[in-house]
Amino acid sequence: MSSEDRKLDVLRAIVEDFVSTNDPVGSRALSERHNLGVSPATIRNDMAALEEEGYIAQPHTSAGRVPTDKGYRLFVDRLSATKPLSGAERRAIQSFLAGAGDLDDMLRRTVRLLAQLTRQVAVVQYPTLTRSSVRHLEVVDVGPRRLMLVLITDTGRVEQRVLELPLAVCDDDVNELRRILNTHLQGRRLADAHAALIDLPDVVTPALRPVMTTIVAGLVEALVDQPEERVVTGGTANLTRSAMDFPNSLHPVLEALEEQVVLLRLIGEVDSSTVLVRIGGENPHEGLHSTSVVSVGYGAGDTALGGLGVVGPTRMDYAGNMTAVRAVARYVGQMLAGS
Amino acid sequence: MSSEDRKLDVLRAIVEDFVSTNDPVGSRALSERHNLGVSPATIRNDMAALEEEGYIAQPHTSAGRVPTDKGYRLFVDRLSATKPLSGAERRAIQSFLAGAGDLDDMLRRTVRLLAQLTRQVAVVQYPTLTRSSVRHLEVVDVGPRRLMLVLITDTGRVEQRVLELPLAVCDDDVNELRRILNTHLQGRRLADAHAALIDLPDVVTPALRPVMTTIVAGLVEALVDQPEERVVTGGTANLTRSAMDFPNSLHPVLEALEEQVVLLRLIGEVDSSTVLVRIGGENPHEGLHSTSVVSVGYGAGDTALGGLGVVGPTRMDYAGNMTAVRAVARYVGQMLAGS
DNA sequence: GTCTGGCACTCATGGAATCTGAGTGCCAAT
DNA sequence: ATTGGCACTCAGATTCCATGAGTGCCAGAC
Repeated sequence: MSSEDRKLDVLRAIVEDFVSTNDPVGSRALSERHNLGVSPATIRNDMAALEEEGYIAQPHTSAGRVPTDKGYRLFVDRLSATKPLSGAERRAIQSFLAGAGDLDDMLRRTVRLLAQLTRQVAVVQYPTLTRSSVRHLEVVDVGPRRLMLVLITDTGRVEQRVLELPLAVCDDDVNELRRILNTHLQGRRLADAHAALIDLPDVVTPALRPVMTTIVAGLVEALVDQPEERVVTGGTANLTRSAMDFPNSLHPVLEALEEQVVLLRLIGEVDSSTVLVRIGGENPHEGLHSTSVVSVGYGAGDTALGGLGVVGPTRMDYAGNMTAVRAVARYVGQMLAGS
Repeated sequence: MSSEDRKLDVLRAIVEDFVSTNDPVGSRALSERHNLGVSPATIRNDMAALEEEGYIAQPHTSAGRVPTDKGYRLFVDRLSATKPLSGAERRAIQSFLAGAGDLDDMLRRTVRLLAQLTRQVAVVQYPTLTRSSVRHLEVVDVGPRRLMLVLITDTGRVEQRVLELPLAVCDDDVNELRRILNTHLQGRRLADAHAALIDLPDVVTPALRPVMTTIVAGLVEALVDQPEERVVTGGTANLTRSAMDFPNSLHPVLEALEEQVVLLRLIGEVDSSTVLVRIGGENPHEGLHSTSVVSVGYGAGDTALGGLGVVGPTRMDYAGNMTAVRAVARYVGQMLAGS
């Protein structure tokens, strides 16, 4: 084993010890708990080098070392072994998700499960509209010159939108609108719906044209221009467990977790194959600079329908969280495919 | 002014000072900041009496007094003046809620608004199903022997449920089912739906009878037996502002706030006329024993459709929060009535 | 060249001792 | 019933000190 390799072993040991004890780790403790085969003095030299290179740091002169963001990054990229799920965890996942009814229910369960498995804050995104397709589009008359459109996607999402109409419509009109919308949109992917939508005003009777134009405008806005993304979070209480890891109090973290936009940027930009880890300062949002985010896309097949992940202190069990997140995502994908 | 009256004045002053400064308040400070017209020594006598009666307490021997739950209770019941909304607040409410689209959007805005106005955690319940009526019931074929029922209520709520059918149905069947369900249920209050539902299997053709039976069973379960209640929360980050008020850390509070069931018991059992205040130990849930909850029902007219409120430390601005909660509930009621 | 034991140095942490002042309760006087 | 005076209490801040974990560096061993 070259001395370079041992340096990395030392870094790995530091990360593991620090994650589990939350105490800065010194050379002596290191040589005792891991059999690296060298004396503390040698470890000290390695540590000096690691510090020089920016992988670890000392809170103060007479303290042990603590991994830096950069250190965690190296750990995650090259040092952490993938941790297999325990049988209990595997069973927990299945029994948790098996009983799910509709999509809402399933995602609620998912977020709970993920929070429980990782003991972190869990975040789950609803299947994104743009990559879903139309299963049914319902038109309901709701009061004078108002229609409610209810979109049901193949992933089970149900989205509503109320439109103000330029003129009143009767029941027959509503039925006609529903029929036309469904014939032209059913099965279509929402990303491609635009093309189909713009032609619709022309296929209805002239009397209905203004109404259809309004509907099309509403749909285009809701589905294409600014498709509504949804996220659910859970397990916020887990943050207090690691309160000591957030020097500036939980405030900025909790604030960030309330912003849908922030959450979407965290877990929405992932593909379904690889787990993405963002460590400390790598996070786009200021308030999350003392947290790490582990996320992955889920989906039935190759394209990611949405993302899910966990948010916790940088001092987290990366290996464990990565496998948990990956496993849950796979199950969610299966559930969606099977429905 | 009788000495009894003055004692209450002293209590009021203690509560007000403690709420605004978070320091135990002593006799000297009291006589300086409020002109009670008596000397500190006299105030001390009153304080001794108040403590004797359990309205205030001393954190330790040489400290000032702090209101007890019982003290806050008396304050809320008899001493707090109703605080009028400021113009800015009034405007904030209107502009916040005016732009709301559908129900989801409106309640999201409401919770945000309430959290912002009170700087506490806000909780808003969706209009309860049992007191809403059916606007439309949609039946959608979703894969082999599965139907999705989508209920739209007069309050704008959209609820879905997927049912497994005993046998396959064709499009015509689905249309027929939809027609029958709507003719019999539209406009009906969900609380009364049971009676109408049980007759339905008899009015369809024998072939469809088993399917209709399944649907009816599903609807009864979903709407009558265990009608799904929903709540939204917001402003959790506000808890950190008053972290010092929660000696046992925020953990139990955050946990309680994640439990829908707990939240429902907090804000769901209210009528729409009077604001309900639960102080400290009065709360049903253990984890909320160091918090107070201010809640009220909202509704279009006399019956409460749901509840909303705020959760914060017992050391809160009761008067302000009560008016804010009341005002927001009134606006929400108006919005619902006007849609 | 690499590793190791030895040693002086640093400094956070925790405990003991001390000081200060806010606040109280009680009492005698008004 | 109210008030001023006074002795008493005690949390919190301040200081001082001892402890020990941990480091960096160096000279010698492998």
